[in-house]
Amino acid sequence: MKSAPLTVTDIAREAGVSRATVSYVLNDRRDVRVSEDTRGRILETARRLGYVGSPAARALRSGRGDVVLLLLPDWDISAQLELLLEEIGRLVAEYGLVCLRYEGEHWQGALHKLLSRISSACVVTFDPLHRDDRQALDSAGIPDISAQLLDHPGLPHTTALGQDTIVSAQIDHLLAQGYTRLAYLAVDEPRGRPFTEARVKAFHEICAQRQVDGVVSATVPSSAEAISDTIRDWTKRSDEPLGIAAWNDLVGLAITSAAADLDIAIPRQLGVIGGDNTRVAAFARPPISTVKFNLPAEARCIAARIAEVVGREAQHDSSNDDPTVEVVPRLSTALQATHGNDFDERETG
Amino acid sequence: MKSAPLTVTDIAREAGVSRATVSYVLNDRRDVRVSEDTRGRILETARRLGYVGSPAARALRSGRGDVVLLLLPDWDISAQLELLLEEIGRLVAEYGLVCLRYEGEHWQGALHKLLSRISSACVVTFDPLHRDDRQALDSAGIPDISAQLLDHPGLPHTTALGQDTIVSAQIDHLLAQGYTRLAYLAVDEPRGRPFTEARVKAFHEICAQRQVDGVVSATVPSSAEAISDTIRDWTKRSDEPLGIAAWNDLVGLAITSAAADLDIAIPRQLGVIGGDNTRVAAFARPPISTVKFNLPAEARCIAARIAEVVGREAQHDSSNDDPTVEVVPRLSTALQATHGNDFDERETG
DNA sequence: CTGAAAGCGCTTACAG
DNA sequence: CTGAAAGCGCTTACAG
Repeated sequence: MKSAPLTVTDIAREAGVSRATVSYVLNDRRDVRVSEDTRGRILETARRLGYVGSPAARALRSGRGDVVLLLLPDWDISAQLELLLEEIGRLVAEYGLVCLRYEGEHWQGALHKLLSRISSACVVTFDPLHRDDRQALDSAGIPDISAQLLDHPGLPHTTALGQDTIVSAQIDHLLAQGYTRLAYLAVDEPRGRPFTEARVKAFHEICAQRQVDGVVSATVPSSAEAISDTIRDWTKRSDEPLGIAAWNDLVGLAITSAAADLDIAIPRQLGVIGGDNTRVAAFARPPISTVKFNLPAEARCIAARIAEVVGREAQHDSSNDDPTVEVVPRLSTALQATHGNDFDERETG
Repeated sequence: MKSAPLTVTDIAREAGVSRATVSYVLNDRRDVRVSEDTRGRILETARRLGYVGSPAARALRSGRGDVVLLLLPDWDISAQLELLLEEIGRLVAEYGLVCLRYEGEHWQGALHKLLSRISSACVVTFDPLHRDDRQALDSAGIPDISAQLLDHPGLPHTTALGQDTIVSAQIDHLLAQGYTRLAYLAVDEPRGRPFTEARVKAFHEICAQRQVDGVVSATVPSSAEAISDTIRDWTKRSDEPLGIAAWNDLVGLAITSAAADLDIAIPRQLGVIGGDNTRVAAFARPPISTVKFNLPAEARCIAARIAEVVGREAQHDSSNDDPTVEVVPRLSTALQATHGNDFDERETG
């Protein structure tokens, strides 16, 4: 037998109090005095009966939902971004909010459809907003916070972690290891294009600053063949060791595979550094150097802005003074190393 | 100047009709007759003013939300599962529903917190439900559909794709290629444990059915070292070629890396097949054979059950007659091949 | 075909 | 400290 869901009225009746009191207790409204005795009885009753409040009624009355809607970008979520999202979820849970992700069908330009289906406290975006979507948010009165890890023309990135930061870590590592010729290799995936473009651009700018000569870059189809062709082309130009910064660890893997096929020695003739600290880099042979981000700091920063926007006091220090990017050195760039002992090839955690 | 969000009343006034009519048109209620003229005027007005309906009011009144809440499992989402989820999202969008994902904080045992924060039409689970969570769903009157790709003791998998299906595809491929000794290698990740256990179990059962001798399996820490040790141990036992079914492509990569270090020839002495058709397998050297799933068929099946549960007519044929698992053969298992020509090493799409 | 009215389950000022 | 009452913005029977 299926009965209608319980309401505050049921709990109030069962506990022998008014609906208002039930609401105060269930929302932990500490500014309203309720005797410990009554409070306990209400909580016990709600638990015993299995009360689940109506989010719709709550949102309608209070004028705001409890969902933080993460509008995931069209580009592939790296393992690193995944960690960022999980951490944000953990932090905002302390404000009684729940993070939900929307992914898949490109919502761009049709955000109003989403907003009319789910009552959100705020929305987090990772890409610049379409004009219509901006308007939809304004009409619905839903605040948005933008977590752009990518510098768009005219739009500064809004978190501390820019594409240039990642690229410069790669470059500086390769230079420090003794590679004098540098290259950047990205793969052409429609979803990741804005990112790859930003990184290639940053690569050339930073190399210019560092006064590196013979700098090349390429954006090729995501196939082993195309990557192999590029490596062959780059390495036959000179005998000096070439250091390649790869778009991500997967491209790094493809580069080491191509080098093996072409009999190019890593790290002596070719150095490779990947981009997102996945286990692919650790499991490849040779193990591939990569870049690790400091996401907890980023997450705190974003969570603090969510708290601000929904009118809560941030509970964590959101000052962001830790280094945001760190190189994980491995054999693939150990040009000067004696014999690998300097490099920790094991992963912790 | 910030104005309050528009309501149906505003649209009704502006379009010169009643609120009821606005509601009928906006919900595309074809069972209620509204003149084309009026319909057009209302739609135009809503669009022009940028009306975004209140999901809370809608849900409260209609008694049901429009969100399909995907409760993602604690194990890592493979690239394949990602495709499944995207396809489900696409399909249910046709019923006016929107798929949202909850991930991160283990919600197990505290589902009532989620349910009291977001008004859902239904919930999709990938793991067996905790007792308290089952009760929370019942109390809230929210239907759930279970998409268990894993056979739990006493709980049959609810989609056509079982762990045993994947493992038997791996085994049959290795046997067909001429490997007579077989092994299964899984890594011990807390989040994936139920899956690895199910696969190891299936591996032994299916090998017994196929009357394969000298079958071994291991579940080792997820480190290059542990995997390498295991490979060394297994290969020194006999000279007959050993075929290894790997838990996933990443483990496949680690196995090929270990073989390179140990001077074990692939595919002659050692054959390797991965598990989830990622690009890691395509980019490794040698390229690694892997297994591909037929997710669109699974997605249709799940979407049809969602439609049923929320009282909509399924729009797509959900009969599931396509093969659900397919091996992608590559060099890593080409024991009998002359020279690679038989194997397509390029990825399409 | 259109409109007036009820009511979904909460939260929150306000009066005791 | 507690209770009666208003009202959030919709949808939907029902009466015209």
